[in-house]
Amino acid sequence: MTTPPVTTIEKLSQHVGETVTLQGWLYDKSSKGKLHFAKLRDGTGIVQCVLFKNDVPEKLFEDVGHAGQESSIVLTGLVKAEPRAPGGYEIDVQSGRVLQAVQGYPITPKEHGPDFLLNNRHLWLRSRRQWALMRVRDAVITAIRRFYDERGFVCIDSPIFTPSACEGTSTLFEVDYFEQKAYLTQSGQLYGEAAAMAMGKIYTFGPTFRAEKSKTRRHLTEFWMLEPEVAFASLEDIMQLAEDMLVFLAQEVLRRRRPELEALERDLSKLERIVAPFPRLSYDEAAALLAKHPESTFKYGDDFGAPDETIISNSFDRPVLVHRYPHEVKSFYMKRDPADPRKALCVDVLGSEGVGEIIGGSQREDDYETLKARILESKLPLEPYEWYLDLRRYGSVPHSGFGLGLERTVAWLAGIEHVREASPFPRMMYRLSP
RNA sequence: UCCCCGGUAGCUCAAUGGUAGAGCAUGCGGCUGUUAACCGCAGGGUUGUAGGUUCGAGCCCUACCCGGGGAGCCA
Repeated sequence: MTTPPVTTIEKLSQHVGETVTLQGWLYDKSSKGKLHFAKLRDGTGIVQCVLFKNDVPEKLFEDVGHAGQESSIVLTGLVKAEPRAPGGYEIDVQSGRVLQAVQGYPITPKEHGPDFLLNNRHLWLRSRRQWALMRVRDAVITAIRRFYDERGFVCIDSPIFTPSACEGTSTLFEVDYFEQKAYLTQSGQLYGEAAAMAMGKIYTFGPTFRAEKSKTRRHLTEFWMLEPEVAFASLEDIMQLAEDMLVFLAQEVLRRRRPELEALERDLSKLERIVAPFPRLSYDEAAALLAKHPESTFKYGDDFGAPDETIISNSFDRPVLVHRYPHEVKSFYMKRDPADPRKALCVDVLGSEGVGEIIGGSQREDDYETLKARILESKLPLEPYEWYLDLRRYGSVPHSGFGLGLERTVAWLAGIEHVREASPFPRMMYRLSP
């Protein structure tokens, strides 16, 4: 007797009429006397398996009857197209084995609160919604790498241990580095600039850390950031790059993760609307928009607060690029606008549907004397930035780049409320485990 | 750091200052078409912690602990 081939649930449509073996976990079960309906999940999908008492070995029938949610199971049976079954396919089980019968799995089909679910994040990932989200996240990561690879960018990793602040603004996590102080990176940008001078077009993609005590649905203390940096690029060039990338990400997610988006009950029409061109507003234009809005408390000259960003992004049906902020509210390394020296050549991209800022970028100051003066004006020590100043001493060129927050982008594309669900094991102010 | 909300069974929640409850989950039994809750039975509690007020506190007061949402800051 030959063993029926092992396959996965996502490939069942290719096996209708054949006998196959599936390996997975019991997702849900409902028993009707001499009949068990066992929903099996295997990481690629969920399928209903039917066990008739008279058609399977007695031990298997009893074992499945005593198996609770998340019991590990191997089942062999006939693949049938079955309109009565959720998903359209069904397994008519002939044989199989319960590897481990589980009782008392903590996460039930009932509602749960965020504290409980996050304490059980290692198990929560098995839930349908989290499974769908992680697959959307994966598609976004893959699409990012493909986008840059196809455009000739080189992936250069920036260090996670850094000797000092990159921007000097946010709070950093301090670590003991062989009895020296070191910090976890909050941005790979300065290293990205060095790499761009070596390779032309580069991107860094890795974890970043912010020790700010933020407790909002938009913040994590550890998140993944993509940072392209392009030699000879102007602000307009990277605004175009950001727009092209976001359009591509939306299309890739729609193309590769449609069932997952449907499981998340995502309004697909909102994703289909993410096409070029995106609205582009100068800071002054955005300020004028806020001035006309009755609920805004915005004062000209300030940075936009979270409620301001929501008003701006809700005024459009796709991401908005806001550029040329007053330089006082932005970082020292941003180049000033020659057309208006009060402004910095920078851009923020606000995701649609009020998810806040998903991209922040700028053209970098490329003049040695100007940059040095800016560092000193910002009351930063010069010594740690000497290597960065070298980039302006030896073959300085105009260059630009931006940073994209992965979890915020996934939350935006997937249409979820909180960035914590966009991270497999989110790190927040009050949450370090599991 | 600041503002608001919460903490009662494994989970989600009830309970005028007067005997702590339900649903789900779990266990056992029944049912050949179930689709988040089929029918029956059963077990399950130091009401976040420490004080205080009261004849009597899950409920009122104080402090602390732990969460959640938001501000600031950012992606």
